[in-house]
Amino acid sequence: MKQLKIKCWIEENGDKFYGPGPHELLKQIQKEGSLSKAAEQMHMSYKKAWAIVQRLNHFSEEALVNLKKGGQHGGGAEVSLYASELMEEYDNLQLKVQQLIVQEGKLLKILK
Amino acid sequence: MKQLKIKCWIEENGDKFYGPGPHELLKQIQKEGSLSKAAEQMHMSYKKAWAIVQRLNHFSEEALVNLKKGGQHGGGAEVSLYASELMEEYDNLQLKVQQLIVQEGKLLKILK
DNA sequence: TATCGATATGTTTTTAAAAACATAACGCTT
DNA sequence: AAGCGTTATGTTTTTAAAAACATATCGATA
Repeated sequence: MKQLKIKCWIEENGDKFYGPGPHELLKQIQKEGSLSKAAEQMHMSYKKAWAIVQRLNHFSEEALVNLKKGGQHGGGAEVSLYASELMEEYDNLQLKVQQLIVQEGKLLKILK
Repeated sequence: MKQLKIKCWIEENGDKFYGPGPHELLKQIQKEGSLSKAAEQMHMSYKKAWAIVQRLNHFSEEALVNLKKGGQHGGGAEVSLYASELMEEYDNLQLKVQQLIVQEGKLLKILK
């Protein structure tokens, strides 16, 4: 069975900045409060998750994730307010794009 | 400078079937009448282009590309009528999706 | 000051995709 | 029958990404 799929993301000067991967990672960070646990949830190495966070923060005016090391629980990760606004915008965009895809998919001969 | 990007494609039971890559390849085949020349245009190995064509034909009811070996010009590649209809549908879809992206991009805080 | 759990970072190994290289097969034309 | 340009297919090499492994660092708490 054939299915129409779609993906959208934000680039910064040709480099991928924010897309489905980082979006899911931020959601997991919100839920877990820890980068290592978020990475684990996504079956992703901590190193890779850390690199994504670095890129997100580096290409952003404001930090999207605040990482803290040491302390009571060894440290932790927190999604900034700015980041949660971005996440909401991305969710809304996904919704609209998804609606268009469902609608247009019905018109495609190839899908039948 | 940040930019909103989008990509859509057709899957067949979770496997990628038709997207920007195959679409461009078909366009080059139409123009060149040869799979090897089309691959060269796309800076892609002949082998990879050939594999794409195999997959396209295999997952399609009707063949999308007809390959001929030997003969006056050594052989050649031809895009079927069915394939050109698919290409047109994909182009139209791209157009609509692109319009939505331009429109929605204007609303994104993150892009400013 | 010793412990603990998380972040930070470097090195090595594995994996998968792509490229590069080589050669055969085909069939029209001369 | 020989030559030509293209398709067809197998083997080897290169490349890049991801994973795996190892270890250092931090700072509140007990």
